[in-house]
Amino acid sequence: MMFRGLNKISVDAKGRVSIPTKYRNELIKISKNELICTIDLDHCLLLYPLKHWLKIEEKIMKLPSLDNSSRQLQRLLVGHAVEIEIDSSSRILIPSELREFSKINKEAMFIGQGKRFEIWDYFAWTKSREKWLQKEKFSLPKDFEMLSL
Amino acid sequence: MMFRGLNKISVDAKGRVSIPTKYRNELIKISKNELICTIDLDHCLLLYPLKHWLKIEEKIMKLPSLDNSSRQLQRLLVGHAVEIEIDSSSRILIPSELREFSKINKEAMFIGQGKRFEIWDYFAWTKSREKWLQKEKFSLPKDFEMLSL
DNA sequence: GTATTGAAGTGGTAAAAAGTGGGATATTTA
DNA sequence: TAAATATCCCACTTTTTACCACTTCAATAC
Repeated sequence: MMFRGLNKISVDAKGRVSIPTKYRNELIKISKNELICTIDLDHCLLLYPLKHWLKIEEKIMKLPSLDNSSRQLQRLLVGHAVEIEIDSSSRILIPSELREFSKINKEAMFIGQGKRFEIWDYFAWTKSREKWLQKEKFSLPKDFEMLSL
Repeated sequence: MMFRGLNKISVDAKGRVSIPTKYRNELIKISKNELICTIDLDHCLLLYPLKHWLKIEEKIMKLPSLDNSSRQLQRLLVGHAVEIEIDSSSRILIPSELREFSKINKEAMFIGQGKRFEIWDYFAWTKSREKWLQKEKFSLPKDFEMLSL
């Protein structure tokens, strides 16, 4: 099962957002309502089913402790990871730390990305998308230059 | 069991910080309330269950004594390690030596990092994080460059 | 076209839990 | 023995969380 597509959603005063209906059942089923929310290097949030997150966490924590970049990645991704769950109104509460980090305030964008979701501040999303579309800036790793879409 | 996530905590006049609730039971259980606190190369503090620390200490002390870096690492990590425990109010007392070293004063950040925790001065943490997020600077070890999240 | 029903979205309140600070007692150190 | 530090315990404040209720929107039937 792969998640895809995007929905504009609103954030209430407590920092709660409701999961778009089309994902609810599937997400609760495959996650058993155990979700992990953490930050991304692009200042958005990532939402994983716990089970899938554990595999990623394991990889990250195996990186060598004396390497600077590794420690940074560990602190950013694992250091910000929080266990959350969907409440009786099908909402999740985004911890204030993560809301602050991602600048998510009133409006957000909820984006399916395969096995995970991304949650962006709505303004940051539109701004970033503009930038990505100036495609001169694309520079993929060598092996993927011939990627056929 | 892996620790993850971050909590802002306050340090009282006596140098005590309370362990965030979500970690308490697990931490006391796996550590039998025998903890080791020491310093990190990035000027934060590390908090280990004694049992796990012993393995690390052993590795460090096996490094060749005639190598400069090894001796330095030994003095820094093992030299600063202090045994501490959680009191009846679920707080730990951070020794003044370590508080001074890490510049921890009134506000601190308590961060889960797998089998250990890191404790940062709050200001130092936010400052460092900013720096890490300028991601052009990321350069992971070759083996991990294609890490897929 | 309108009314009715149900689901989804949104907001608020109150009880419980966690965080924080301070004082009193005990223990160590000089 | 006195001073300094550590430890325990209690109480207050803030935050969190679970639960409830109202509004809005959409679909269907009349």
